[in-house]
Amino acid sequence: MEKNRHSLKHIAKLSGVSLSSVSRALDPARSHMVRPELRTKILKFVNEENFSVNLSARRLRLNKAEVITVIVYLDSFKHKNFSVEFVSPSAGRDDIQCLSAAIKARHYDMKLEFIVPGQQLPYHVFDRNRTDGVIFVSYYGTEYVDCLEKSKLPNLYMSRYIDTGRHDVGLVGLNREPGYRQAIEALLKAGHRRFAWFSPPMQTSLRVNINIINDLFHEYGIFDERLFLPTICNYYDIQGILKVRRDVDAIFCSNDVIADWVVRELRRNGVRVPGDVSVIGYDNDPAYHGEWTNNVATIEAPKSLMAETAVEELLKRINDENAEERPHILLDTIFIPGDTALTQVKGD
Amino acid sequence: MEKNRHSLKHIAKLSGVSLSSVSRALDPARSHMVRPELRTKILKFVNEENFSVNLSARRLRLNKAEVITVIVYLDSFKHKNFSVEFVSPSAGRDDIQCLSAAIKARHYDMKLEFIVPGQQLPYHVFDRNRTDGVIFVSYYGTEYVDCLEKSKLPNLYMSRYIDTGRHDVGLVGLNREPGYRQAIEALLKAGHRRFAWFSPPMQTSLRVNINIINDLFHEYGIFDERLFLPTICNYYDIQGILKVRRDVDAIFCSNDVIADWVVRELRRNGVRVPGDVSVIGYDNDPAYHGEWTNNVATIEAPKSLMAETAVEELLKRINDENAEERPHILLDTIFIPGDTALTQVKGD
DNA sequence: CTGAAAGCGCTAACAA
DNA sequence: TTGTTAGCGCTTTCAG
Repeated sequence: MEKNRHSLKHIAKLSGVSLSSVSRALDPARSHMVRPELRTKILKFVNEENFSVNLSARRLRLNKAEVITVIVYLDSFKHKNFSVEFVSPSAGRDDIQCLSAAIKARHYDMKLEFIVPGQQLPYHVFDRNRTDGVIFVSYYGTEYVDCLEKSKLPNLYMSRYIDTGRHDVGLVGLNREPGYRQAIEALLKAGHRRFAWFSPPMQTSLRVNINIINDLFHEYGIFDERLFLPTICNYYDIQGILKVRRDVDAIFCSNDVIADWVVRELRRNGVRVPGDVSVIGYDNDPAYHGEWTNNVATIEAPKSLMAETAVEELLKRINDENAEERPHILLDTIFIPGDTALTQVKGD
Repeated sequence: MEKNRHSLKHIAKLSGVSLSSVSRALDPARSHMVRPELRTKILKFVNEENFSVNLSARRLRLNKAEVITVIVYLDSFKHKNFSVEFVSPSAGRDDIQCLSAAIKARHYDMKLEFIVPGQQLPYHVFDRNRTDGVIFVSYYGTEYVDCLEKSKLPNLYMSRYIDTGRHDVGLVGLNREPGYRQAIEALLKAGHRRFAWFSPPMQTSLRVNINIINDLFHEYGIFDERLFLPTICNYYDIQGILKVRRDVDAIFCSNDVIADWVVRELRRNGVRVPGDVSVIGYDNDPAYHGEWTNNVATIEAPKSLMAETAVEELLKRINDENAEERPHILLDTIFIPGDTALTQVKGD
């Protein structure tokens, strides 16, 4: 009795139809093949019995794992030039959460693998039998590309920081300029004149943001060498610099964590934010937005959209042999003024 | 041709044996049933062909999902009394990584679900068809317990902070006293006399640590009301307090992040750590240990062991109807002196 | 539009 | 110790 409770056969018996009708009724792609009234009746029993198809059976039959492997690079946080207080606690989980949601929405399972610096992934991770595709997150290495080519396993790199110029891999990345351009124009319009850049010394992942800001500052004629500071290694550097440099009215920071520190330090020094100085971060990090936060101005990286796009692109390649091998998709960033950037003309 | 490449049948044909022999040879639990020479021969082809069993088929046959669902509570980080700089970037991923490893070691898949504050998990998460058991991580709510009981889905709560007195749920937790006791005794022996406690105002998850320290400080006669400070809400509080209170020689902090801030601030003030003051954190957080870190003294919570224990206990219940319903396992913490606690008698 | 039936790859019961 | 075989639940083909 218990045995048959959860099978198409059982539902079929209850509804007085054949099991293939139940199968059809349950698959959105084939449900049109079944008479609406019949479908309604079947669904009634499906809900009553709390039935859902046996995934193992389905996957065996379809010869598909319905699994997307997400490979996350676990940065150690520990750097010579970058203190850990500049790493957001969201860092490790934001992308995973977005990908998890996107993958679930497509009825796939997410299989997580972690790349730890200096450690190799076992070969079986890329077994075609066990996964249909791979998404690398925040990883820039290519040591697995050969292996992926060999087993023809669709794959994709997704990252907020990856170099947009890379064409050696499939890529879902960010076009960071639009957000920065919007921000600069809004700030200029509101009367800002002395623009600063705060970031840790260049790492691969920051280089691009620094270059973009550098170019844009020059383009808009607001570059000032004394205010361009890719030298902020920790909170104490912020403390020190803000004590000395008071000739600033807009500070771009390489992420929201740093921006938040800057805001707090300025306010402790009696400087009004955004009244006297506007502070702009990067990432739209949930830890610094919403209640109990300073709600820093930021350049939004559309994380959910990135995850959805990555999954969608991967599925294209999974389901269609002829899909483009190496998609190269860049999503635009957007300026979000938050509560720490003045975008109205001062004095209005 | 390609079709049969990855099946027992194919390996069987290559090795000149029946497919059941291959099946047996590959299952550690049954491999003794096959002649060693035969097994060797079979394994040769298995490796050559890079074969691994089709999990869908296996799971269908065994009527098992071979999935453990890990439900992670996503704290929002944002509190009135607890600034985000006191949250480690390891927080969101440490447990997941340990559980992932433990689950993989048992040849199960990990399915991740996130509990977002104020949002309910869909019912199908607990479908017996799709998962064999559930581990809640850092979650204390019980709204799913009924649902789990109803579907007889084995489940367990695992957390470094959960109240050890809870017997309403299966539990893998921590016995935090041993580590603290070791630390206090070591520090006393090394000549420390003025002990302080730094933590944010009580949250559920901190209450236990505060109570333990409170009790132990009293037991050892080292409690000093002026130094017992569950009032540290952010870095600036640390800055302020360390400027005023210089009559301290050992500071216990509620986690390694706070301890690290204290160490840095003390050293900036010219106080030697551990020469003048010892600082002890909690968690053995990887972000504060090893190269490029202060390697703070800490009370180690054995995370890997916790994950392994949780998975093992859950599997006991999955595989044995008669296994204890609600295990109550507490693992001991251990004091790790690191580089910020003096455990040698001063002057030695 | 509906039903019957084949067969995906595997494990386990049974036979040899 | 090894081989044969039933059948897990599903999707899809084919026949009606």
